[in-house]
Amino acid sequence: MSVRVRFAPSPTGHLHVGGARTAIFNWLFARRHGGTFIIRVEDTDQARSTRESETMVLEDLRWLGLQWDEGPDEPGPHTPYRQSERTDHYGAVAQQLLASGHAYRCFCSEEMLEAKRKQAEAEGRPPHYDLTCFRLSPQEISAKLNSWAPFALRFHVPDDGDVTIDDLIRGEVTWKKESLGDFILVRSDGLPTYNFSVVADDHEMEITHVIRAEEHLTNTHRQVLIYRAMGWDVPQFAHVSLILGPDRSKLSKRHGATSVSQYADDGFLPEAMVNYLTLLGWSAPDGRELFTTEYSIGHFSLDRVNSAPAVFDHQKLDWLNGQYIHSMTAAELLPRVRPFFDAPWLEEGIELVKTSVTRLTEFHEALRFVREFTPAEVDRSFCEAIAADLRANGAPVDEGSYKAFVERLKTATGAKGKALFMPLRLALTGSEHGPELVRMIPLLQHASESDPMVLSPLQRVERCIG
RNA sequence: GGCGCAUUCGUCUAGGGGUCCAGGACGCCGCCCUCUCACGGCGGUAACACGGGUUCGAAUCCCGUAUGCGCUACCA
Repeated sequence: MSVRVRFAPSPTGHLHVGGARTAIFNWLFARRHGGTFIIRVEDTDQARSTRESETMVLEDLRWLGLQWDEGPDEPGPHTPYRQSERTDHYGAVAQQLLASGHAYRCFCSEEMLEAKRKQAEAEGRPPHYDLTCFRLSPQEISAKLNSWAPFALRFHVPDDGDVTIDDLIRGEVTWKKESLGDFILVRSDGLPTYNFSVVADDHEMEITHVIRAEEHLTNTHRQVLIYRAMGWDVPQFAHVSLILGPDRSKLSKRHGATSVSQYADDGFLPEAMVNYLTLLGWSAPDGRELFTTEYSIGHFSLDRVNSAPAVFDHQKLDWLNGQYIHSMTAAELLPRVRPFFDAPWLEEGIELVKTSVTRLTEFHEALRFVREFTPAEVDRSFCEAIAADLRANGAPVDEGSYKAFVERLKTATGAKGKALFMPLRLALTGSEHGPELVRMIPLLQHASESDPMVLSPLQRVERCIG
């Protein structure tokens, strides 16, 4: 049987990095096994879900470079892929559960339930449903029905409700039926709850492996019970641990950026993001930490996914992003940098400073010296020597002419080493720090020819002289 | 409270009974390279939560304790 996995985001905002990692693991697993990767939007929470959020989540996934085979915008054999549009699919299942006695109508109001819960808790009992409506006689039920009393559909936990699963990441996990109370399948407004729709959809979409966040682990108990009641095969489960903030609590907004779009805005490359997120929980068999998606697709397996939660480490992300930027060519980087900063001489500029940058947003600052020049205090005669040479020979435009330029300057000023290069750097950039002069001076010359905002080396030296 | 999951350097992790006085990566510190800043190279710092078992032998298996997290909703 071929692998079919799904990522099931609820559209309540931008894609969270935790969700992104879950999506990546699903995607890697599907690609590794030549399977199908499905996006299914879980929007049954009417109060919080929006179509705008769905669009954003899909955009975020696309930015990361994940492609799905079936989804809300990618028709497949199980269209639609939006739960709010699948209500008729759930009706039949609900009917069957009701008819087979696995579920019953519950007429209790939310207020009543709340009161019962509070009382149970006060008396030290588990806050489970008290079975009032389970015990209703057929006469009582038809009476309620005839009076148009609203009802929800509730699942009855059977006597043999103990469940054991063999989780692909955590091994055997067992629950006793006592830990569960009868739970809602269909709300009184007719919409299914998550635990119900997820089972109906996963079954109908022929999902073979459910790879999702750990917070769903205990829900699996309920879901397996529904599979059993319907006589359906149970898929394999793999529960991925949570991503934590520096204080080891679940990563949230107060820890800083949590949505992938924010990382895009902050100048991270999607390749680095995917690499980092993959590394957060999974490790390559040969221990490498920098890898392409081709590599991780070729080597991904769930038994190398760590079951312990992981702290999101911004420093390592920075390092990784820097590694990607350093190893890319200026031509490759060019279109990536443009949204953040642009200039006619950008490609040469990127080449000059890329090793000092860790995020795309930093190119602007790293290249600021090209357009902004503040003369520094430099020995006047030294500056005049530079100016004289530039006037006589023109500014260096490549490594060869730069070297010749430096040789002449050495002769003219008698300075060498630091005593030569420091005043030169200062005269041309106004700063004692910056990229290597051999490529910087030619850039300054080239940039001044194409960009009116840029002063040429000669103009700079002249300003130093005053 | 109940149930479940987790616990190796500050962080991400390797490790699935002896080859581990625990390996790699980020960070940090030092050295080298070097006109500076970076990059890069080299070296260093630093961990098996605790307590009992099982075993000739445990980071690795079992049981407790502690801590963290999750679920316990007509949220997903």
